[in-house]
Amino acid sequence: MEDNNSCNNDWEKRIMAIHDTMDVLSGKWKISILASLCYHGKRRFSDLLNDVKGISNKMLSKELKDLEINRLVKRTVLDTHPITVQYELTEYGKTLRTIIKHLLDWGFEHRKKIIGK
Amino acid sequence: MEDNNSCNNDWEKRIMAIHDTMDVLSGKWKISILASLCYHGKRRFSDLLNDVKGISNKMLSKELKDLEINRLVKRTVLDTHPITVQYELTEYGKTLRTIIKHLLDWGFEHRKKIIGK
DNA sequence: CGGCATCCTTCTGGATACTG
DNA sequence: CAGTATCCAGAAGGATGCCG
Repeated sequence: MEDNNSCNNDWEKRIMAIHDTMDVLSGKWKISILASLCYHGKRRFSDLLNDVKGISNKMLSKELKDLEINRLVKRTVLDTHPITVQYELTEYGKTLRTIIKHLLDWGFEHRKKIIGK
Repeated sequence: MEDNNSCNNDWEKRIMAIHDTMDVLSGKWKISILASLCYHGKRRFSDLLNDVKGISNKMLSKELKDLEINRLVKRTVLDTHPITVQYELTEYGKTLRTIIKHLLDWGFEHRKKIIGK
């Protein structure tokens, strides 16, 4: 047991890191929203409502708020008439692009494997 | 609208891919379980119960079953006394290692940013 | 040891209607 | 347009006990 301490500590840190990440990204829609902002750049509320198929305005609103709190997404109210609101990734949010890309790529391969089988 | 068709189709495929991935990986514990198997290799049920802090045996059982159905995890019953069961990543499951590593790395940086601030 | 069954509580999230 | 408010069903998930 003694000789495993460094190893166990290592795992402790890892599981904590995973947990931290999932705290921010968990939720049925967050990744999809981020993927849309990643792909489209600036995006309005109603655009996102279309991008992320199946999401309700309530959930979109809530998830965007979560993402904003975690500084992954920036919200800008435009002085148009009627009002429009623009969402985009923050610089910090953009650090998730690699992850999103990998999730995307894996999804492509997974679909090939499942459907193409 | 016409000139955007290829672009829209592209997005359709992307959002579908993301959705496919999240279908398999969503759930409060799946990533943590996979991370443990990724880090430790072969792992028994009770080991995982310790690795993934906070998980109940019921949820661990359920999540492992999901992962097994999706061919990400292999379950082996060992003929010991009393019985022990060993879980490990399948070859397919190992294709998720890159994603897990990135989630882990991001978690480290995120914690630095949040705590170290 | 590795689960499954049961009960019960909390959270998620959909539908609808309403507001500035 | 971009939300909020309310209501409600179902899923997630914890605690406990039982079983081979």
